[in-house]
Amino acid sequence: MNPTEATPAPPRVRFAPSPTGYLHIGGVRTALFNWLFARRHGGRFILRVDDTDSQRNLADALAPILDGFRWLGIDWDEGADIGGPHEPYYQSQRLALYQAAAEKLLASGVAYRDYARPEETQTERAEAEANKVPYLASRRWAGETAEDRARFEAEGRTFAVRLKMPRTGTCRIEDLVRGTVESEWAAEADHVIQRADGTCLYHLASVVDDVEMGITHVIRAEEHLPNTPRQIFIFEGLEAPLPAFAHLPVVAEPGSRVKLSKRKLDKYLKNPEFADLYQHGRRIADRLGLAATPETFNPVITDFYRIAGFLPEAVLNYLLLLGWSLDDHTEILSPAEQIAHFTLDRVNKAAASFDPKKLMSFQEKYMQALPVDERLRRVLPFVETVGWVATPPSPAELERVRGIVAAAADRIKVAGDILDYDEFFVADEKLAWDEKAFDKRIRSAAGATELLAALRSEIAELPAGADFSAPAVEKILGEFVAARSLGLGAIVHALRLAVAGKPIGFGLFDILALLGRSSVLARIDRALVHAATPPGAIGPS
RNA sequence: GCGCCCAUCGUCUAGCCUGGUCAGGACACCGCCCUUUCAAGGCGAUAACACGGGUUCGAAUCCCGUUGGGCGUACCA
Repeated sequence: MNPTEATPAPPRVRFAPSPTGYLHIGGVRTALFNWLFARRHGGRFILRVDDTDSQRNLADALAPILDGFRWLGIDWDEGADIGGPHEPYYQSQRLALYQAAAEKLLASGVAYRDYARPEETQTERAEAEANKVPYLASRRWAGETAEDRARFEAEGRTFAVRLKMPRTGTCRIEDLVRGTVESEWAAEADHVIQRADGTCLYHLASVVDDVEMGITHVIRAEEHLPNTPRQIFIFEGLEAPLPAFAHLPVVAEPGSRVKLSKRKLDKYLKNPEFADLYQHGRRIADRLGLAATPETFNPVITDFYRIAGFLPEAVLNYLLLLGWSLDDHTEILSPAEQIAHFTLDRVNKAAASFDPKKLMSFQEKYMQALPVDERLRRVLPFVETVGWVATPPSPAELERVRGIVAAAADRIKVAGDILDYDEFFVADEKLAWDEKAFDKRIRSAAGATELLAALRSEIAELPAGADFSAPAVEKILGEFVAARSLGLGAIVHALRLAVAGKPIGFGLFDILALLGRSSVLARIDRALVHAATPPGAIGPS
C-alpha cells in the first residue's frame, strides 16, 4: 500500500435490537450485513441494546437474541454481555448522556420545550390532516424564554423537548444502497426527543449513542429511511460528524412486499410452502416435547431453526442472498467467502420476500456436504434428548446411530429429522404399524404372509453368527426370490412393513442390517400374528 | 391525505451506471430417466423486463408520466 495514502479508519457498525424475547429472522439479515461489512474491512461490530422502552425482564428478553447470534456464529466485538470501551451498551443505562444531549440541543436552539397539552397537539395534527398538508407544529407553546416558561408552568403545563426542524431547504442523504435521497426539510415535523417525564426517545438515543460510540456506518432496514433527516438534524445539532447511511430492503412475507412479522403466523400458514416449513419444524419440536407456541416457535424466529436442527451456515447463506448477490451464478458462499466478497454496493433496493423452499434447498445442500461423522454429531443431541440413547451414548449406541445416519443419507434434511426413524430405537414388541399400509401390503396382498413366513424360516436357519450386513442381506433376499422365480418387488413391501412399520424409508437391505437378525425375526413373527388379526380388531398397541 | 422508497420468470436474482446477447442462473412447479418405498441424483420443458409516452438506427437499460406495492408520518422502536 502506498504509505502516503491515508488509511481509512476501520469502520464501526452496530446492530441495536430491542430486548423482545426473540430474534427476528429479518433482524438477523440486517445484523449479518453489518457483521459482514465490519469483518470485511477489519472493523468492529457492536451489539447495543435498545431497551429504552422495555418493561420486561431484561435478561430473559435479551438471552434468546444473544443465543441466536451465538448459534449463527455472528460474534460481536463490543456490546451486550462482553462490554467494551463505550460501556454501558444498554440504552436504559445511558439516560444521563441523552439528557445532556437534549440540554445541548436546547441551549443551541435546535430544540425547544413544548408546553402544548396532548389534545392541543392532536387538534393541530387533525387540522393539518384535514387540509392535506404535512403536519407542522405551530410552536405556539414553545417555551423559548424564561417568561414564556414561567407563564406556561403557571398554567400547570409540563413540557416535552421537541426538535426545532428547519422550515426551508433540502435534506440530502447519500445512501450507500439507494443513492441520493432528497426531501424537503419543511416536511419534517418537530419530533419529540424527550418526554415530559424526562426520558428520551429512540431518535435521540440512537444518534447520541452512534456519536459516542464512533459509529461510522449506519446499516439498517429501509423502514428507517424516512426517519433519517431528523436524525441527521440531531447529528448536526450535536456538531457531530455524520456517519454513512445504508438502508437495506426489508425481508418480506412470502409472495408479498410487506415486512415479515412474527405475529402473522396464521396468515403465513395459508401459504403451502411456509406451512410445510412450519410443520417440518413442528414435528420435531413435538417429538422433543417442546411447548411450541407461535410466540416462541415459528419460522420468523431464529430459534425455530436452531431447535429443528438447521445448519447455521445454511441459514446465513440463504439470508445473505435475500437482498445481495455476488454475480449471476454464485449461490453457495462459506462464511469466509461471504466476508471476502460482501460489498454494500451489491445490495438490492427492492424488498425480498422470504422463500421457505429456497431456504430448505440451502439447508439440504449444506447437509449433503457434511461427512457422516459430522452429521452424526449434529443428530446426537436429538436422540439423546428423547432418550433413545444414553447421554453420553455408549460406543455401541454411537455405532448404531452412525449406521442409521449413514443409511438415511439425504433423507435427514435437518438434524431433527433423525426423530422420524423411531423404528430403529423402539423395542420389537412396541413397533407400531401404519395400518393402512399394513393392510395393503400384508393383510390383503396375495401370498404376502406365506412369503414372509417362508423368508422367516430361511433367516432363522442361518448359521449362528452369519453375516447380516446389507450386502449379505441383499444376497439372501435375492436368492430367496430367485428360487421362487419372483422379483424382489414380491417381498420388499411386505417385509418393509413388517420390520419397520411404515411404507417409506431407507433401502430395505439397510433397514434389515441395521435391525439385526433377531429383531428382524421377532418383528416378522409379530407382523404375522398381526396379519392374522382381522382389521378393525384391537391389534397390538 | 402528505412525504420518501421500490418495480426483470410464481420466488430470490444477473443484466441497468458505460443502450445492441435467443434477457442468464438458482429455488419451486411440470415431464422424462434411475429406482424395492421414500428421499437423493441425472436430463428436459414452461416461465419475466408493470403500463404509456418520449430520446435513439436500436431501450430491460436514459428521460417524463401513470399504475401498483412498501415504509414513514407516536411523548413506539
